[in-house]
Amino acid sequence: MPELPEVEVVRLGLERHVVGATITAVEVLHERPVRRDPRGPSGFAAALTGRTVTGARRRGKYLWLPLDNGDALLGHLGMSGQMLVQPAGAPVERHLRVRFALDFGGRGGRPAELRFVDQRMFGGLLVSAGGAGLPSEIAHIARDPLDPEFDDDLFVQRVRRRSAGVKRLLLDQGLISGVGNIYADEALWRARVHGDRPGERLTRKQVTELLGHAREVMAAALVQGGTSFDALYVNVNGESGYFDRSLHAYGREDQPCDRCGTPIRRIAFMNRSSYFCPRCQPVPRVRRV
DNA sequence: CACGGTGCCTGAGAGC
DNA sequence: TGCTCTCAGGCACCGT
Repeated sequence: MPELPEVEVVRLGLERHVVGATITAVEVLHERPVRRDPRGPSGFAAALTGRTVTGARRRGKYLWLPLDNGDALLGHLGMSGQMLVQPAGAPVERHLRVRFALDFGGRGGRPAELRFVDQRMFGGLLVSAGGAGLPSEIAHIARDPLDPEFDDDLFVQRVRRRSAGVKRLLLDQGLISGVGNIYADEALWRARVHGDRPGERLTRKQVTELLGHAREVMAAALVQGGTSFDALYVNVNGESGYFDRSLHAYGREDQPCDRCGTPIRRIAFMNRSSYFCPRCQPVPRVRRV
C-alpha cells in the first residue's frame, strides 16, 4: 500500500533510470489498468511508441512521465502497483500488466523494460494529451504537504470552513494530497484529535498542528524509504521498516496507547478502519446530523 | 456544491 | 482439506 513517501521513492527511481529513454514498444497484458485511457489499450500503446521520456514528476500519489511531444504517461499505483525497471527479457512477474521496451540510444545503456505490476489493479495508466506540464486529469489534485508550494494557511482556512469530519478532510485530495489512511490516523493521534471532529469545530492552532504532524510522519517515512532502491530496480514496499517501528495508532486495536495506556479503539470508516485512542482523542460530543 | 456512502479488485488469512 | 467470508484502501462516482 504505497503512501506518498513510497511514491516519491518510485519517482526518484524513474527519474534516475527512465528519463532519456525512448519507448520502442508497449504491451498491454491486462486492459483494466488502462481503463481510464479514452483511446483503449491499442491507442494507449500507439500514443507512446516512439516517444522519449523527458522527466519524472509527481503530484500527490500520481506520477507522470512528460514526453517529448508534450503528452505524458500518467500513472497511479493504487493499492498494489509497482513500477519496475528490469533488464529486457527478465522473468515476467506474476501480476505484470503493462510493459514498455526502453531504448537508451547511444548512451551505453543496455535494453531495459519499464514494467507496471499490479496485483489488485486499483492503479492505472493513461496517456494525457498535452499533459507534460500538469495532466488535466489531475488538475483537481491538491499539492502534498511536503511540496514547497503547499499553502498552509489556505489549507487551514479551507478545513475550518468544512463541516465534514477532519479525517475525511485529510483524505480529500482536493484539499491535501498524499495522506492515506495510515498517515491520517497517525497524524490525528499525534495531534490528539478525533477524526470525526468537524473541520469547522477545530481551532486554527489545532489544524496547523495536525498539518505539522502529517508532514512530520510523511517526512520521517520518506527518509526511511529513500534508501531502499538499487541500481536497476524501482520498487514499492508497503512493509517498510518505518511502519514496524513508528506507528502509534494504525493497526493497534486493543494495544495500549503509547501516551496514556488506554487501549486503542478501532471503528469502521469509509469501508475501512480508523484507529484512535479514546482518551487522548475523545469522540466529539455533538454528533453531526 | 458539500456531504457521506459505495464499488472497484485480488489474495491472504480466519473460521468452520 | 476445502470452502466461504472478511479485510486491506485510493479514488471515482453517485444520490441527496
